[in-house]
Amino acid sequence: MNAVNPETKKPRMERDAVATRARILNVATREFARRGFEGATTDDIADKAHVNKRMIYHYFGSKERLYLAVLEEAYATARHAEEKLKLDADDPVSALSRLAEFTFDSFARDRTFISLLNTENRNEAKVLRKSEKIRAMNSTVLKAVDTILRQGEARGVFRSGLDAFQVWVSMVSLSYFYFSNIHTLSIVGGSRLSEAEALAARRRHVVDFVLAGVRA
Amino acid sequence: MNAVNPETKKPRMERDAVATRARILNVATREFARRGFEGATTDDIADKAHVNKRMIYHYFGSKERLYLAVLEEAYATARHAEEKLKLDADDPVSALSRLAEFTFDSFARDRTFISLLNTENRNEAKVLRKSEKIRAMNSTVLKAVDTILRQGEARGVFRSGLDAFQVWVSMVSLSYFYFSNIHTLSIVGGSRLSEAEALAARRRHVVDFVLAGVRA
DNA sequence: GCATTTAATAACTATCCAGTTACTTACTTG
DNA sequence: CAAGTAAGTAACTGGATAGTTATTAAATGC
Repeated sequence: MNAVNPETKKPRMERDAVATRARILNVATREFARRGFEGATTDDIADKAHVNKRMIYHYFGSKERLYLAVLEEAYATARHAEEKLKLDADDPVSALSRLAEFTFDSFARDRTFISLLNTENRNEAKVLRKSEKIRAMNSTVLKAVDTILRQGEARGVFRSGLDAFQVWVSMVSLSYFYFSNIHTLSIVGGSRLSEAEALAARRRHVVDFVLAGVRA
Repeated sequence: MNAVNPETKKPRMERDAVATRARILNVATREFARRGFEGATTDDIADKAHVNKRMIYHYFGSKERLYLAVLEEAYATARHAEEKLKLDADDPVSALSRLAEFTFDSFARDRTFISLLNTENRNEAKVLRKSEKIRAMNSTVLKAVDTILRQGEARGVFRSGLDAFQVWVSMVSLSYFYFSNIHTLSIVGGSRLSEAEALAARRRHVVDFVLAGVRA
């Protein structure tokens, strides 16, 4: 028989707005990435965040606005990582290969951003389009690629006339597609592409292919 | 007051098993591609196919088995198109660029397959893995790429040691990623990537980049 | 130290949705 | 042509799911 415990009658109220909001956002990020917008449920998010479901509506207003907050945070995180990256200003070949490696490693470390982008594209980017925050975060990476390409062109190591947007899309796609489609590609390739050996082989190929694609 | 019309009392029963099944499958393909497995609903599919919902269960058994049938048909269609493609057996450069063009054009024409693959990957390919039919459809394209690479290598136009799987993944990724992420990329790029001009520019770049990536 | 605001809870509602039951009507075949 | 089977319908069920109502309790501020 338990002694009457007044703390269990009306149990813990943490009353920590910052922590509760953050816990919801973290769990929601994982759930939206795993199950997509339709697949994720507010009941599940509330349970896994150890929070009363009403709190989702208290802090975010609706499922869609919670999803928007998740997207905005994911974008901010990705941009922040990009900005921390220091590229060799004097060697376009090393700068471009470093950027390709960085892209591959970012996706290899965490596929959350890929999953969210795929969900958003299936939904025709209707939510992302609305976000002033994300539209304001204009990427510095496109300018960096342009600088690298012009420098390489001037030095005669890259071919001329390359478009920064096209090259950037190509560089990203070589890593993105591998991780985005890793399950179906593993079936076609007949082996587990998430194993260390396969990852290393793909990483080498991506860097190689990007450099070969732009060289003079 | 309407005259009593016996035809409208118990309305038309078409009783065409083949047509009804096909209508369900077509609508389901569209709905699963647009909304994903969770997003699509059997009620909606039934309505849009002008079919009683019970017929979905009559012909396919469950939502998941309907989805599997959709996947299997999409794979079969893709494989069939691949097999019809005739590549120049004597010119590896033209064969590879033709294959890159074909890949781009297939995705440009219809993004259904891309959407289904993305849905399936978000779901860890759990349904696709089960399909004996799809596992049996082993692709001829990997062998074709290998043949092209070895021929180009022997003639000194491609560099040596290239892996067919890696090159194939790269070639597909350059087109796939563009179409899969066309909505979010349009925001980054600041223009509508589905416009004819943008499509033509990407197509040129893809072919260019693939050839540059493998040349000696 | 009292009034207001903010954080938190439990229980509820209306709707949706996968799958089913019970039935009818047309086609096929012995 | 009668019996059995295949194709079709309407109405229902149980469980999930986004969002709400009503209420309580801790923090804040005057």
